[in-house]
Amino acid sequence: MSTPERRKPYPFDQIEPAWQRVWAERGTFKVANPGDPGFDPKRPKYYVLDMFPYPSGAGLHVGHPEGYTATDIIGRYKTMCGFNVLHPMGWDAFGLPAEQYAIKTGQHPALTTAENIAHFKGQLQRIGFGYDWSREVNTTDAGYLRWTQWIFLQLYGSWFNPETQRAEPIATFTGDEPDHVRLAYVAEAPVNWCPELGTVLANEEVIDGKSEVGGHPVERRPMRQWMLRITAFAQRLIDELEGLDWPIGIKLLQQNWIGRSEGAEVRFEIDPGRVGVPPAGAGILPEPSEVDVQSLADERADDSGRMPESAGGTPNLPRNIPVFTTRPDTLYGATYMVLAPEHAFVDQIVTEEQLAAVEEYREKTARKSDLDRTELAKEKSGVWTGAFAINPVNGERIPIWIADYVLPGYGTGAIMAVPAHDERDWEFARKFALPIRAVVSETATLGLGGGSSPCEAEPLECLVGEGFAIHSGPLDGLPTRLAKAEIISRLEALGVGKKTINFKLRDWLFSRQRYWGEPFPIVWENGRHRALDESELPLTPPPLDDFKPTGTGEPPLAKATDWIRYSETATRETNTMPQWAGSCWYYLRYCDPKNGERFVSREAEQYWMGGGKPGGVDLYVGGTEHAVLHLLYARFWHKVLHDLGYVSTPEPFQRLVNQGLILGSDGQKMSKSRGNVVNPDDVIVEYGADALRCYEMFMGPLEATKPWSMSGVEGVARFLARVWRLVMEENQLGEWVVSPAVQKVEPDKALLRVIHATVKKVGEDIEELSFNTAISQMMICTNALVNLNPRPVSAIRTLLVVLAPFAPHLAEELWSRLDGDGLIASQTWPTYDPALLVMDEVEYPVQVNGKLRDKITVSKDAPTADVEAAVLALPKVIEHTAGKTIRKVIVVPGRLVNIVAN
RNA sequence: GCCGGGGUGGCGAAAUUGGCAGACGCGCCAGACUUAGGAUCUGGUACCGCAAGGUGUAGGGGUUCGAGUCCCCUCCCCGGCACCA
Repeated sequence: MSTPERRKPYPFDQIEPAWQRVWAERGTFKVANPGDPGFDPKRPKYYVLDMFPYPSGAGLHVGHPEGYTATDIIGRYKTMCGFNVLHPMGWDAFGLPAEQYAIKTGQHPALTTAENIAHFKGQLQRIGFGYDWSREVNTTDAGYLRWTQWIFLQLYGSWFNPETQRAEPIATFTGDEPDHVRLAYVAEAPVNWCPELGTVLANEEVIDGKSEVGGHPVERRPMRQWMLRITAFAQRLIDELEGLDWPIGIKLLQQNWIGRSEGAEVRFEIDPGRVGVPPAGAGILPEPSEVDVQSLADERADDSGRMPESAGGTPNLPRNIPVFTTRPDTLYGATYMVLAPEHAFVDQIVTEEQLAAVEEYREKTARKSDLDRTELAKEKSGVWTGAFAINPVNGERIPIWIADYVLPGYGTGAIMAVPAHDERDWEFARKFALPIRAVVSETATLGLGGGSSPCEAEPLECLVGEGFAIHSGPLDGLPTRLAKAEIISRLEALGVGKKTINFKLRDWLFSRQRYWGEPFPIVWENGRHRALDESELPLTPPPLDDFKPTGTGEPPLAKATDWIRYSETATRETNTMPQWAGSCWYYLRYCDPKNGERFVSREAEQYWMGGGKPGGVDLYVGGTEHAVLHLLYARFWHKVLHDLGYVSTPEPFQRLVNQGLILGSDGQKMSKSRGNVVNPDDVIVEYGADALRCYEMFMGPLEATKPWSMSGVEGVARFLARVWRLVMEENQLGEWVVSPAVQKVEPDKALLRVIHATVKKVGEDIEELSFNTAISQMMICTNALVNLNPRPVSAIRTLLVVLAPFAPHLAEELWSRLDGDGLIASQTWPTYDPALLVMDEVEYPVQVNGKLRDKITVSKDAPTADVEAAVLALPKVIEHTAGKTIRKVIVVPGRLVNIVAN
């Protein structure tokens, strides 16, 4: 490192803390709510939000200030433009790391959390962010978690009405088991259990079979868990993305995660004979009109299609197995069927001869983690159950297999296999020598279909795409799209199938077996759950000395025996909520953070979230890592609150911007092990907060991934020092005084043009979040001023005002040294005069056949004909057109001249 | 494999959306001031060439008076998803 006593190019170490104190003392960034004193209803609102941090022990890294500086610039700029700006900050403070740390050190997580928050807050304040700290929220505060629990009660107390496609109070449900439709419900389901963390995790928190936090292995285990019915909103979560101003990539990520696919559910009867010849009479699919309607109605009544919830088998053989397919048009090409090994019917259909093999295969599958199961994807495996199913359209008997390439959790957990038109089925069929029958042709082949026998030679390759149906009875000749519609209507008429939409999205596993989270406001009595009354909130976690996971899946709260006991006959739920709970609604709490009566007052919500054109948060900046986690969960909660009438808009975040990752100077991801981590505190000590802010914005486009460069920081620091010396100089005593070159003189035309161009460009660039180009324009402007003597003070003041959102401390200091009125943070954003930007003379590049040959300067309103004549008289032009005929002269006014000659 | 984003000097990047490629900054070179410079200031800096000139935005083709920008093909890098029937 350099010598510690290296002279500072300007005294940022003194002025920065001083101005931070002034802003805090004067409440510069406090913003009033409607109805509060000082609220100005004439101003429009602007809500600019950061993803609040998890206050980890490691403190801030340089990635945090990237997004935070961007929003700070926007916030300060919008304030100067006359908006009421809501720009808050808070702490996502529940979570695993604090608890893991607590277990290691024995220190209570509440303590470490408080320390970490103090550390984080100090760091953020030293960067000079203009947050309204009076609105600070902390998800672990009783006054906050109370409302998290209250929102949970709203979920518990409502259901999704498929008629209205909205969440409604459970009272509007007319069925007899409300517990089956609540948006928060309990289910015994196979879940992601992480032994190392001692908790279950949501699908979204498991990456490649490992926990997102810590990378520990995760296994499947059936457990009783709280779930949130996010799947009910799957369609709306897709549809309502449309109006959002979000990066296309994030929208697609969410769409793919929700994973809508259209297709059909088809029921295959199980051949009761199991082994033997196909039942007589089963044959070609009858026309719908020929069908005995009554017998079909009976069939339809037996809609026990889905996998039964209980694994306990019934002695009776199930009559049929429903499968989901996106290609019902290939039904005639189904040559076998596959069930997930976990499928509940397996026990009942397996034949004695195959029992041993099936058992062995199922055990092998159960031992595999999710990771193994996908890693071994290349090699297909499976076992025949010995049973057959009947293809409902042609009566054909097809063998029923089990294989782990069919997932228990998607669709019905069973598929019809069409090896000719599905790659996975193709591989499987090849491996086990199962028949392959083409029923789709790439080309429309007249006459190949009809009643022709399907016993053609097996196709040589798998055709996955669309085409025209062949060997498919009544579908023959139809293009895939029509064939799908046709077969679905026939299946529906027959009562053996129906159009279905499936989603990959699973319900949200919402309980954790951890201590450091919101307890559920639920008690259990006689084996049934019920909600606490609102008046019993907040329900804070019990004080515990030993909050280690039990390792058995029993939550640590179970150790708080007194706390658990709710009454003689009732006990408290001991699970806690996941970290996402608090972050699902914090943006609403900021609107009215101290409210003890309501999670947010109606007026505050309507002003900050409802006002403006589309409403909601006007700008949300954060990393891309929350694409399918926080951003999906929060949308879901918001929609429920909207349906129940608590919030104004269906969507919480109107505009979303992802800041890019900052890499180490070696171009690698920053990490302790690589030793390339940059600590913002060090940068502030060496170069100042303004330099840190400006450098992070100058590095490149906000959304791009970009490497850190210390000499880049130095360059930006030099720029700020040049601005400083524009105004200040050192006297004999080594004191900084206002330079005598700064005078009340009128700027000349050239300077005026630069100043106005800077006001224009910086304003426009801020609106577009193009901060790097805004800064380079301010550098150009500074360079234009630096050699002037005298330097017009009006020009300097204007530069300082546009610089203020970027380098607020420096701008405040110089503003006050120049006797500016009030704080620069409260100035009005300057306007520019477009007339001043117009040059009197224009320099045209002159091209011959598209190649630059010369330049010519003409008056800005010279007629095209004059320009043309002047250009043709240029010696270089004459030279390059010698011996050629001039075909055309293109004059683009204000742009260039191109001569076409050959 | 599929989806998305990207490939421009030694480096980070600009480019008014089809109009002078490389603004601004870093680095480097030269000079000034200096006992000194890791401070400051001035000038230079895409590549080849002494020059005239030529060549250049991953590679190839196309549209156009004109392409980094639009169209087609290929390659490479980053991110996400990944047996979802």
